[in-house]
Amino acid sequence: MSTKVENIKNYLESKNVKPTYHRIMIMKYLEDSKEHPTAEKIYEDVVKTIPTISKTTVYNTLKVFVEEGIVEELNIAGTTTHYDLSKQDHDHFLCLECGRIYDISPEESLGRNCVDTIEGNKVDEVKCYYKGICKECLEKDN
Amino acid sequence: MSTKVENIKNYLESKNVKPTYHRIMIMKYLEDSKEHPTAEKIYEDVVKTIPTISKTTVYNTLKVFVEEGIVEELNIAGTTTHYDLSKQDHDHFLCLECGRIYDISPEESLGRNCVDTIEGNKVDEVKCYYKGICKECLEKDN
DNA sequence: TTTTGATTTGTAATGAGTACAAAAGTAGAA
DNA sequence: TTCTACTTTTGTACTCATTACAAATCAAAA
Ligand SMILES: [Mn+2]
Ligand SMILES: [Mn+2]
Ligand SMILES: [Zn+2]
Ligand SMILES: [Zn+2]
Repeated sequence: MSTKVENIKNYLESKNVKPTYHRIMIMKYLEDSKEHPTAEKIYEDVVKTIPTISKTTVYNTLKVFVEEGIVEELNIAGTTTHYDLSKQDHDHFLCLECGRIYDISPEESLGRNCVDTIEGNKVDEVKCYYKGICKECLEKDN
Repeated sequence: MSTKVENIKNYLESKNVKPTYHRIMIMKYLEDSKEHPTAEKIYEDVVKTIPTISKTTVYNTLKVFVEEGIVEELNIAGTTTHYDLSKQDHDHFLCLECGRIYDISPEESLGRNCVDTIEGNKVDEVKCYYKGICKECLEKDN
């Protein structure tokens, strides 16, 4: 509710991003989303609330969010980029059957054994992606 | 040399891939390549040896290789897929300055703490990607 | 040689993402 | 308020990696 929008506003400001209506709505969408939506999916859903929004604005906004460390890009699927709020660091699992992307809890995440240097190279980010068949699909298949 | 081509031939046959001239040449290119080339790069170089080869054949061949587990796709760069022979499992490091992709030795690779199940999901593959500034660029920058 | 199936080729199409310039919005100065 | 400068948003055109598809070529067996 209104409190939430207020929170998002403050959060964006704290990250040096001017909290426009579009940006707030996209941020809100990401916070409510349990999934890891693509730009296309974000557009499809947000356009229901803001019928005049353009796809370019979605891309622009995501770009700003990524630059400010608010959002992180997932390239687990190969074809399309998925987006995730940069909260606690965690790995991701892609189900090759249903296509869903699951969060791996930080405790189980390999990427958490994060190094800042590997073989002489300075590491700024680590991404660990798992692929296979998810729990739900395994059960359904039996 | 000829021994090598003979080896590749046998290897492809052992993987149930008919060892055509094109496939052998692409395989040879991958074996000689220290880098992690894109389909485009492979085409550019292989077309020097086989002037009539088409880009589609490169894509087709890589697809077959991936299906048979001969080659692995790297989606570390976001935009383009890079290809790597599936030898010993290892992680990769992308330098954000020079764009090169480095191998991480298997011993240092996080992905080798490989699990076959994570949080109830069946894991078929794990990919760990590091991004940052490579050793060479770090030295050059000083 | 004929037949059959696999491979290769060229071209057209797809689809995610970007470039760019015009339009609209915002906020402060005068 | 009006003017001005700057930022954001929009629509459209474009790029570029990859795929679809059908025709041509090749290979190997009968
Ligand atoms: Mn996540
Ligand atoms: Mn490698
Ligand atoms: Zn699933
Ligand atoms: Zn470098």
